[in-house]
Amino acid sequence: MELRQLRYFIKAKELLNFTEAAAQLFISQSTLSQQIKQLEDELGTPLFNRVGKHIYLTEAGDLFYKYALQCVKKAYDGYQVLKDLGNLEIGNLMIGTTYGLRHILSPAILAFHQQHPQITIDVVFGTSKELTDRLSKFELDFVLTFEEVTHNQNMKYQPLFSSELSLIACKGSPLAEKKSVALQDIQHLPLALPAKGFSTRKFVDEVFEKHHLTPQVNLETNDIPTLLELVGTGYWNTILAQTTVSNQKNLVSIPIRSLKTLQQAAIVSLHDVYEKQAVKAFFDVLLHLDLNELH
Amino acid sequence: MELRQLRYFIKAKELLNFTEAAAQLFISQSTLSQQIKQLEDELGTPLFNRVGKHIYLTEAGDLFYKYALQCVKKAYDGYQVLKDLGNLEIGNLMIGTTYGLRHILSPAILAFHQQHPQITIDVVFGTSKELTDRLSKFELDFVLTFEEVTHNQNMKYQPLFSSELSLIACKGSPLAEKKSVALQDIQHLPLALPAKGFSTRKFVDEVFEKHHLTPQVNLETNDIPTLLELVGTGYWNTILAQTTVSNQKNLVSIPIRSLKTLQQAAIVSLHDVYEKQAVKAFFDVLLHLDLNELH
DNA sequence: AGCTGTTATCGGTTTTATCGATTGATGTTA
DNA sequence: TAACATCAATCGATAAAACCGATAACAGCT
Repeated sequence: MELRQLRYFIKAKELLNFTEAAAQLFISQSTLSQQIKQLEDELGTPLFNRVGKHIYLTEAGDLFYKYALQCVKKAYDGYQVLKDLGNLEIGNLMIGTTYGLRHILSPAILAFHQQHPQITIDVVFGTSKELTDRLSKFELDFVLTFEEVTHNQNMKYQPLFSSELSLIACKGSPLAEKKSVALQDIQHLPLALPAKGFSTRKFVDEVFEKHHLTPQVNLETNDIPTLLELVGTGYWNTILAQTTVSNQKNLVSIPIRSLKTLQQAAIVSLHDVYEKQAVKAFFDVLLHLDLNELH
Repeated sequence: MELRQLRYFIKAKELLNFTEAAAQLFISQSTLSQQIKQLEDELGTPLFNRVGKHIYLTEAGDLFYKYALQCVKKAYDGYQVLKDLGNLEIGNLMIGTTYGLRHILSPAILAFHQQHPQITIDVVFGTSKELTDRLSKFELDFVLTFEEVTHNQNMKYQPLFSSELSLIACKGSPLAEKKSVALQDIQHLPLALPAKGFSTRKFVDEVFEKHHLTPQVNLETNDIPTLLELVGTGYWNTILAQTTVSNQKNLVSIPIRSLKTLQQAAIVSLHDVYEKQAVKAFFDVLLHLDLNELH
């Protein structure tokens, strides 16, 4: 068993297509096939079932994947530690964030970049679910989200701030003047909500569920800017964390009178994984941002 | 970077001698030297300092070791999972135990062997410190000890039973008739104690320390049977968990009147490591032993 | 039946891990 | 201090194995 073979296996598992995996690994399909076979021989059990054109994971393959991934990750962590030791000022950051937290991320990126201009940053937007899945595959360094994701033992949660769930309306609309609204008032409004998979959506559904109300969801989208644009037309309303629209001029957020509408924003990262210097430094920036200044 | 190289590095690090490490790895010294060099080149930093005949770890090597070890372990865990999947009834167990817990280990081994006769068992006796060190190097599956080892985040503690620290005396001796003794009475007795590194010894030292007393330690040994033999002569006494001598006919244990002499016996194992079926099964046996029956 | 997309296999090539022998450096001993 | 023993590094040669291209075998699709 060699790291090379584990890397091959991981890619093959993720694509479930040897030809494509081989291409991405820059080796021939023949080589990949042989190396997987060799690994299977050593483990004494097939990792893939070959049925016709397609392959799929065996139970053994499924079990083994986790260890293969962690093994490769440990090797990479070791490599990373030594890179960090030499020069703290190169490297890159892979940040996952939900749209609702971009207002805190932008100033953090700015501040971080001024301190560490050499470090490149990738920001990936997505739903909580998408992002935490990618986090588990070590494709991201950390994720910013409202922590309504199922609390996972392997993950570390660092709270940032909490935000009230609010009704978002266009400035011209009749609702805009209200100081607050009841959940009962909302249920008859035409709503445009974030798609399933967004933590906020899950949270909204749960709140309505708890009060035995069913909202009128006319529209769903996984693109929050689009959502806000739609609300800006005045035809729809939406429900988001109050902070999400704090810098939108044409929209207003109206507090909802209901229990437990407080969402906790947090940094989510993995336990038992080497934390790069750059990641530590970024956490530092995030946790020391003056949040009040932003709202 | 390949697992082969990490395995080579680990052995070299542990022996700090390329020639010997190569021999134990069944490769030539030349090969080892080259592979280490290749690894160092890839990591961009030396892992060893070569001064004259000797080598020692660089800071980078020290940092890297941890990851190399965990990486190799993850690969092995993956292998192990699949072996377990196929046939639950082969494999082996590496058990570390302090002498004080052998009375519980023997019946457990007996019971376990009757259920799983194919599984080979190695039992290693030693001090808590020796054993937990070996546990950290993945050389043991678990350790039985009085958990006075420093509580470590990476380790899991499953309590077994608690036992009073007692004065151990020969049956013929004048002390033998006493119902209990005070710590003050003990400080003038000639004592033979377990050597430093034994958790019980650490515990004893702490108890005396707390009461500002200094015991007369005439003799230390790291072999508990020898210790008991010496006590059997009547010239010395010792201090051990009461349960340690529960099946010694010529010795008696006398409770010590003092605060906090209760020691907790526990199974110590590592978090975040694959737990073999055999290990799970053994824990089951240990945790369901009728302890009262043994005392 | 013929086409396409897939994995397995075969034979040959290239890469590289390995070895034995040697060198050079450094403690140790007579 | 000279001879020796012990160690890691290096060199050239060899064996192992990773890799490739071509092809076969197979299954789904038209």
